[in-house]
Amino acid sequence: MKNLISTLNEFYPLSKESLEQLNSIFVEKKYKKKDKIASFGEVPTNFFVLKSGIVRSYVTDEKGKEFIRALYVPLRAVGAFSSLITKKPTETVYDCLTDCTLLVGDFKKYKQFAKTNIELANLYNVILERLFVRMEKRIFELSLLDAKQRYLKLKRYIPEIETLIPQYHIASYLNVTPVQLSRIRKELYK
Amino acid sequence: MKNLISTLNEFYPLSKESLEQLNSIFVEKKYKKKDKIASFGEVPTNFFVLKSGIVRSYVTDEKGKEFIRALYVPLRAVGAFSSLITKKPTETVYDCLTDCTLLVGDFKKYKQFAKTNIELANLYNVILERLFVRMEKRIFELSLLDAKQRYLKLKRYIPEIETLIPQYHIASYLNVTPVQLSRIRKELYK
DNA sequence: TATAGATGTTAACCTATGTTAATAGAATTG
DNA sequence: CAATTCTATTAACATAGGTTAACATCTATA
Repeated sequence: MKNLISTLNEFYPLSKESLEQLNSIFVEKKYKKKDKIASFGEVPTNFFVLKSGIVRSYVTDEKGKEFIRALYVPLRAVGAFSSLITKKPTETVYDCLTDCTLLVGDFKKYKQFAKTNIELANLYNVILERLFVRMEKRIFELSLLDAKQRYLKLKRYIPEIETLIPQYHIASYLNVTPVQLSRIRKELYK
Repeated sequence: MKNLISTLNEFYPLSKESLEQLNSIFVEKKYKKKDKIASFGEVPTNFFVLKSGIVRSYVTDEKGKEFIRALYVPLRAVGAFSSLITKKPTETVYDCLTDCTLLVGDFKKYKQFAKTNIELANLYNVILERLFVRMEKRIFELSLLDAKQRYLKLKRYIPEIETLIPQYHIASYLNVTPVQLSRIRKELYK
């Protein structure tokens, strides 16, 4: 329990009762590298809090090429929120880039509790707010910065990134080809 | 009152009491083309619901060049939410591209009510959820589509857009120069 | 209505990034 | 440890989109 409590209190302090309700919908679970936590075309039912490891989200084009849209580090809320919200099948896949430990939450039960438990409604607000702020930053990044600046920004955000995941995943997150990332690195470190 | 009620019930049905609380924090207000509803560097205190007209948000680079990041049409929630949430000065400016009517809401009072009124907490959830879904779509758009496809998508979203705002604003929203948009249009309509 | 400013188009040229393919070293597995 | 597969680099070439500038309309207002 300790772990769940300390993890979630990072977001929003909760009463005992709320924590008990959370307990009833969250389960801690270990995943292996490459395990999917949300698959293409499914209507997801869970959301997650990442305890350790790195998770990515990506979409796939007609030719099967993958585009990583987000990288998640510990304590971030993870999940196909757009699909949880709209109840439509997700086009975004979420999987583990390393072995991971996640808190798995039942979204429907959560929303059920949030209807009457205002602490949980407000915790959900806080999570959505954080996701929102992060997303807005990502939009600025993608539209205002060139690939070199996006690369430097990612390295500031996760300095160990290059030891954690292969370069072609980083390139995909930056929205460039591995070839272009290689050029950028050459230019930077020459 | 009718107007406020019908506008907000588009989002989430509310009890009389909640509507009264909302009434106490919302004011309907008319704005002229070019009026700002959130200015660079200020910590905003209001959020808005657009009743009529078109609002844009934009950021400015070191050289003073403007980048439109979002366009808002009637019934959308508008505001510098990232700054409202983080309480940090906004780098995004919001202004009216046409004469507009907006519901102006006091964010702090709203949050105050939402602490104890679960309907308002849940309405805020719904607003954040919608903003989130819209934002995620925008990220896919900016990173997966080329300028021509983004242009076609915008025209599907707001078919009258070309009669409402000048082409260079459209180009800015699409993240290309007016020159490039002109090329795209030539190519499409030849 | 004459003039200045705002808007859109086009051309010429430049740059960032994509595509493909060859190569080589690193990592994984039989 | 040999063979295979993965990953990163590099080169050659192609393309989308940026920059600048000239020009043509259009619009507003003095």
